[in-house]
Amino acid sequence: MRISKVNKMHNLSKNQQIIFDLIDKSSEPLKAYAILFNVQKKGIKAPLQVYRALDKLVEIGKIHKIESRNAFIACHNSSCQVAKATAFSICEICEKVTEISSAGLSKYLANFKDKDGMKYSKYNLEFFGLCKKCR
Amino acid sequence: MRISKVNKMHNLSKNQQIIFDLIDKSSEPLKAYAILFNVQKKGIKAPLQVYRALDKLVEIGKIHKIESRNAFIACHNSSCQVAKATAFSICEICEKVTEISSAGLSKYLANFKDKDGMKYSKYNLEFFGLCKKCR
DNA sequence: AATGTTTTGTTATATTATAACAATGTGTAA
DNA sequence: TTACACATTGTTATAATATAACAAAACATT
Ligand SMILES: [Zn+2]
Ligand SMILES: [Zn+2]
Ligand SMILES: [Zn+2]
Ligand SMILES: [Zn+2]
Repeated sequence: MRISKVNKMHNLSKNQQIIFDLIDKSSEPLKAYAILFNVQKKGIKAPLQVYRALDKLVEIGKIHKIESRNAFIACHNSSCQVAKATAFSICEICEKVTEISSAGLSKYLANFKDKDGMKYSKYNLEFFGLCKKCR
Repeated sequence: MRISKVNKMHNLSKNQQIIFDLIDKSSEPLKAYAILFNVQKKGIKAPLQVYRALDKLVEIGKIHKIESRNAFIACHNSSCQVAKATAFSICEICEKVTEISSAGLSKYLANFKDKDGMKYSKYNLEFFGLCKKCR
């Protein structure tokens, strides 16, 4: 059991690192083919290479998919085990997306029970409205 | 001058009615091209005809889009003005989807404020887990 | 009947995502 | 070290999802 194992969850492969860096630097969610276009100069030529990296990055929680937009954003809740419990606000005018980090909200949702008493530890919540600037 | 006037908000056009009926009868969310296949015998031949009807049905709240699945389900909260505030549970094994109707949840989310004090009247929440049968 | 609006029909195309297969690299343990 | 299991890469092709653009018909209101 060595460092590699400990940090396995943050040990990115070459393509994963390239694509994560791009998403992480971006001020807005990026779509797969926009990513592809941007990383072609780095030798990533095919959609599948992008999608594979995206899948992995989502799986390990480094990025999230904004489902309503088919776009990807870097996780900014580095503390949380949040590949599985995400919440975002989305501006319907400028499309600005912000990851919501609210202990109250995540607690409420993690404890929410449906009619059958079922609890769900995994969820995705997307709020829509107008951001400060667009209001 | 017929039924049309009274039920304006639920007065569907021919294609809208055909497609709504299909979705409403279905026990599972339907994808656009599955819908297309099913209504070709009724004269709806092109994807755009399906997507236009779907857009309208979503807009008026008769159906909802399950964003993580690119599929459509009939609204079963006939009481609520809920085109804009939806919550679902999704079984990750059998893909059963159920619309959640919880006064507590919708109240909590409608009143939720982000860090900037911003409230959002529109949201979509998707819970993931295993349904009763699959547990 | 005149009008503006919504809905429809149609062809073409754009966007998003996966299948299938071969090759290479990486971590682990005998 | 060597061998094995496994993850990652490269590549071509194709599937699945969604919209653009334009013309015609249906519908609602006056
Ligand atoms: Zn996050
Ligand atoms: Zn905005
Ligand atoms: Zn509903
Ligand atoms: Zn199930």
